[in-house]
Amino acid sequence: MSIAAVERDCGLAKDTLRVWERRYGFPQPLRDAHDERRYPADQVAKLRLLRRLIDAGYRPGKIVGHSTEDLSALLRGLEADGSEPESPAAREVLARLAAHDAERLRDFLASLLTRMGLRAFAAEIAPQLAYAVGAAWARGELEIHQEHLFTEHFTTVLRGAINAALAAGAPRDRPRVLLSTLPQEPHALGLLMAEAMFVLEGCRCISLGVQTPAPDIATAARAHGADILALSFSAMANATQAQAGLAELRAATPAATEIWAGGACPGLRAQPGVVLVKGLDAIGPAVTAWRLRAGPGEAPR
Amino acid sequence: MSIAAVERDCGLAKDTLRVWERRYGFPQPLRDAHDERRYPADQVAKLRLLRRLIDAGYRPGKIVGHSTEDLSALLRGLEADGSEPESPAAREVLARLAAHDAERLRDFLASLLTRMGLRAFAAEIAPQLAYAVGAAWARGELEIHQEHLFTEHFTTVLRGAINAALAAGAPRDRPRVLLSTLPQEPHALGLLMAEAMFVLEGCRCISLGVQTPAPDIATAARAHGADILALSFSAMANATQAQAGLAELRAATPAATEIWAGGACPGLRAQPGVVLVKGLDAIGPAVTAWRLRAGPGEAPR
DNA sequence: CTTCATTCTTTGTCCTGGACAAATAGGCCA
DNA sequence: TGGCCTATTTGTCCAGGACAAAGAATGAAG
Repeated sequence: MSIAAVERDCGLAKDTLRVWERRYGFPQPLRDAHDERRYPADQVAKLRLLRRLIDAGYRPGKIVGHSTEDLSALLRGLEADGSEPESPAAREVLARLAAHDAERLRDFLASLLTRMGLRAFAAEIAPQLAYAVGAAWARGELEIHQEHLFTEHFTTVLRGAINAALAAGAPRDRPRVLLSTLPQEPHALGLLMAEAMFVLEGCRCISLGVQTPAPDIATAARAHGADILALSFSAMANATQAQAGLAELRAATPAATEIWAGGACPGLRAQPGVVLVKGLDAIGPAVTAWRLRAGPGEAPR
Repeated sequence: MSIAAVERDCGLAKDTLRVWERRYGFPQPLRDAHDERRYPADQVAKLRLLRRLIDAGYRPGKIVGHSTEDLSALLRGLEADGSEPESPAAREVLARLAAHDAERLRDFLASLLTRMGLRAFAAEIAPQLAYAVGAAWARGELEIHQEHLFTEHFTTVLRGAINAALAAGAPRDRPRVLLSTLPQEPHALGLLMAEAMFVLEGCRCISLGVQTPAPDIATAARAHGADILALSFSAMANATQAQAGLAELRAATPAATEIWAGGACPGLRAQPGVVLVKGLDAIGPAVTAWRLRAGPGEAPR
């Protein structure tokens, strides 16, 4: 595997890979006929583990010497740690994925939605499922394509429900919520769950999808007269980059537009002019509070 | 703008930016207090144009010396060239986007779908719209966030229609079609249009979404017992990389599984064991032919 | 004992300038 | 026109040095 392939696969920059080799003696790729680095599969696997552990807060120098097994155990412990035991629904989903049973997976998700209603599904079940699938992938129990399949069906079901909710009752005019993620964040599930919650509160939602550059989000906010910018950060996001992106966005957007940040990203913090919305359940009260601030029938801007 | 930011924004690697500076004398970034490159906005704009022209087949050495205006004109000419004039539907969509009128955009797409039916919408209107929006963006008439908005609503409408079609009539058991794109291809629209066509033919579709690595697609094909792998390549894709990815996929997949490639990618060619499906209209006949080959009621494997 | 400010260490990214293979263009022959 | 060969262009890789920003450790003050 070439250095460029490893960069794509593990999300570690070429420069980083070279400097680790120099400093820590790992990785130690072979060289091909042209003296270029060739990374064996086992070293790539260890690099993937390292990447995940570093994202979880470990420091490279402390863990790079450990064996792949040790790192794997460490990660497993970490995953097992903060998490409640998997819910029956999550177990069911994982079983369907393991059986490659696409249709029954979809049916199961749809039946969950019908039984519980959109609010409970989006706020409680959906994060559980997303977390459980992510964790199973990290444990090596699922292949990437199984995660893709889950994402696809989950998106379809949730988006369908959002549309149905929209069709059922026209939203109020305010607040206008613009939803997106910054370029570093390709995961759409969190954004979709947030959109569901906003729609349930009767907000007027405009979603730009994932990975919109900060200046473009700012431009869009002005163009649509957005009251709130909602940004989603998944558990995989880098907190430092997230803060930097939020600061850039804050600087580029009129002060009257609020910026709300949320998601499973561990180190995500509030900062001046950026509200941290902790969990999907907090969206409802936050919208209510916004409406009170805005006053009866009148927007604050 | 730092070199890393330009890399993200223009899709030109840091190494490439440095080597252009050395060879062609462009770009010629300023240096900050720490002797690091700072790219002014006008140079970044020119780099963006260069990138698009190179993707269209021009060579860096030939065009790097031209002024931003010249390049812009060149690109405009290029876009205007191959294209029929925009259809009324496309003009309507662009007008809605220009007005930032998200809701009427959505309503318009939905009404188009209702009026024309899924088949005509997916096979004829959808590619026109996608092309027109991409071209308008290239001409600088749309911001990125407007393209995002279009993609979001278009996806929603088309996916909703696919679901409705699925609910209306259960698919036949064969062929089983696995849809995805390779990691270099982040565009989902083409994939979705193809899925619509396959569903209309009564195929059993399993979509993995975009950017699945070739080995994982192969694994998924085995797991789901896929008869056909359908890969989509947008106009932005690099033909050489696409061919390499298809070859890798072909090598990793049993010969009984057919690989079908399609999309707007200019240099896309058939290769041994890979069928080129030219245009969405060709999907229907291709499926019919597959069923004839498979024999009445019996799969060929 | 906690909280905040300071110093020390770790770590990722940037730099230069050289090298080379893969991709492409141009010339030639059938 | 189409296929082969050679020349040029062009992107990516390499080494090894530098440095600032993030994080840990230390110390001072409430």
